[in-house]
Amino acid sequence: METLLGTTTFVLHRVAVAGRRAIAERLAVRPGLTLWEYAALAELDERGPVAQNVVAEALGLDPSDVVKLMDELLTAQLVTRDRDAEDRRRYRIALTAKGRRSLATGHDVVRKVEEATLAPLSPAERSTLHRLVSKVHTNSVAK
Amino acid sequence: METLLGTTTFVLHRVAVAGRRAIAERLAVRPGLTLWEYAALAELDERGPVAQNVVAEALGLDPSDVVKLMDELLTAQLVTRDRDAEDRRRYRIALTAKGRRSLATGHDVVRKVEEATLAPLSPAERSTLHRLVSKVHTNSVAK
DNA sequence: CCCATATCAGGGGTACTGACATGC
DNA sequence: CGCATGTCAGTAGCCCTGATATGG
Repeated sequence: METLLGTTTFVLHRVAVAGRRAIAERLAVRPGLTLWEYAALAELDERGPVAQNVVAEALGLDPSDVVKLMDELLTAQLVTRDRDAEDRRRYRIALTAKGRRSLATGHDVVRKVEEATLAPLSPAERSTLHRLVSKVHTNSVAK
Repeated sequence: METLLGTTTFVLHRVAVAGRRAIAERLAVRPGLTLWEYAALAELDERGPVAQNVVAEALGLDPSDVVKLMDELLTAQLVTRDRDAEDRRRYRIALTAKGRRSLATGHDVVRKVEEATLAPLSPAERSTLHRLVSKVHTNSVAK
């Protein structure tokens, strides 16, 4: 318990960094997306047209960075950006058809990398890992 | 499996970031260390006097950043730095008594934070989580 | 008028990249 | 000469503060 590899948080961090790098690396070549661009597209696909700050909250990003992120997605024509009629402070960011195609190929890439990194675990162990990590997540992020 | 929260790597990343922040925050106030300073001290304690290169590898840091890290630890008098007699390219970084004291209080802080973040898990679940993550780690880092 | 929210602009501290100097 | 260690400057991406505009 006194060693670094004995602390769960540290090992968790190392694994997360390795996974993040592997995914970002391959996302860059095939759908041509950064990691956060992909994540934002996925989030928009799940939630439908939403405001930028919702995306920021869901992804754990700073709202000010989501501004630049959306600028890039917009110029790449992966999303559309309209003012919300009900609350004109907000945008309504929506996926385009092109955005959905990029997202789909992104999903493929992520699935393969995830499969590769979780290879040493059995299917049962994988779902256990996901369940335990999710448990910690909902408790530590929802504060 | 198509959602972000369904991908283990993403949830892993979120949990790791939350844990890293919580630990870094409290380490800064009590032993007055940054996260990586603490990690480096722990690594030096485990392995004995080693080269900077080894620390970088163990911690997943870039060697160029370990340079600055060691400079800080040195001026804080937490480590000593001597050339390796066998291979004069290398340094031999060793903990001082002061460094060991800082490390000990650091360990206390980390243990408490870890306990808090893993609170939603039972003792059995915690060890399972640690085992599974370690399995992935040894396989993804050892390549 | 006052306060909160959503977006945006800029700067500071951090991590990675590439090049070099040195010793094996 | 090839390789490894340590070093440093430049670059890119993360995080925060303040400023603006709209809403309650």
